[in-house]
Amino acid sequence: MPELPEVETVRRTLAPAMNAKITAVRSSGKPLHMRRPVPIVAIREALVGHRIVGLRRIGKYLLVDIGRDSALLVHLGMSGRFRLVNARAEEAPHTHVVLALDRGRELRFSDPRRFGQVELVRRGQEREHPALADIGPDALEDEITGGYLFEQARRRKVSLKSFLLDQSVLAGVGNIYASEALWRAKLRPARRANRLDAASANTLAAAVRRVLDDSLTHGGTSLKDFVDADGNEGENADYLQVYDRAGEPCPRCRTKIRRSVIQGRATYACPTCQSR
DNA sequence: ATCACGACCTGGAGGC
DNA sequence: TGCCTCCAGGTCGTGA
Repeated sequence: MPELPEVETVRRTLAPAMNAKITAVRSSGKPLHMRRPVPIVAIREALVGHRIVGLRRIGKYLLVDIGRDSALLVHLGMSGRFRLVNARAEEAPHTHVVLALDRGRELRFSDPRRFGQVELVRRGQEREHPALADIGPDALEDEITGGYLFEQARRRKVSLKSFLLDQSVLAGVGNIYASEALWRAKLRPARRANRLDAASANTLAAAVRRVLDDSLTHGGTSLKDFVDADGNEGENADYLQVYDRAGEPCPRCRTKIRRSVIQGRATYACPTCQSR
């Protein structure tokens, strides 16, 4: 579900929760275990009575700044949802963590597959958390230039597809947008990163930015689970050029899009015009 | 150090 | 209808 555009869309749609006071914290009951245990007692002790003072994103992670020195670290995994709702709204299945807010609202985290993550970090020291320690520059930041990608790619033997998925190289690209960016740049997903030339690196940097910007404009991609904090789906699935479109004609050259598997992940590409 | 692969989970889709 | 297999937006630990 959630790559940079989806997480950023959630972040933006959470804006009405700014300055809200946390009045209670509750969980589904049994000891919570997602990718890591959720320290619900510590979360409650640190957050109740304090206000939401910031909403940040680091790669695919959300940080909800609360009170003077805490932040809630949230990752949506594959199927996670983070929603701002009326407290009287019916609770979705697999709702694991609920922050009750003032004015009758609640922030609810639900995640059927439990690949997500909810933890407490100390504000200012969030980078010490192992999940954030190795996250590279954000994929939408200006420092993601052709020169930067070229320099990073030079030292790696992995495929370009895997290279783009490496969050320590650039943060925010996931499986959908890796395929989309490589299509836009006319690059073969299986090509070794260290074979990338400087001109192609420029093209790739521009393609990554364009693909993510476009998706953000459309509110993200909802293939299955993704909704924003208000429960609305994103429209970007309608604009995907190759992802999940095996057998359909390439929008550029009409060759049939082919699905392959690279490092265990579905990869979509045009065998004709992605030849470099 | 780098890389490929399987594990972690639930639920939906499709085949028979 | 039911049961089976496969697949899914991510990340991490293991072993080569």
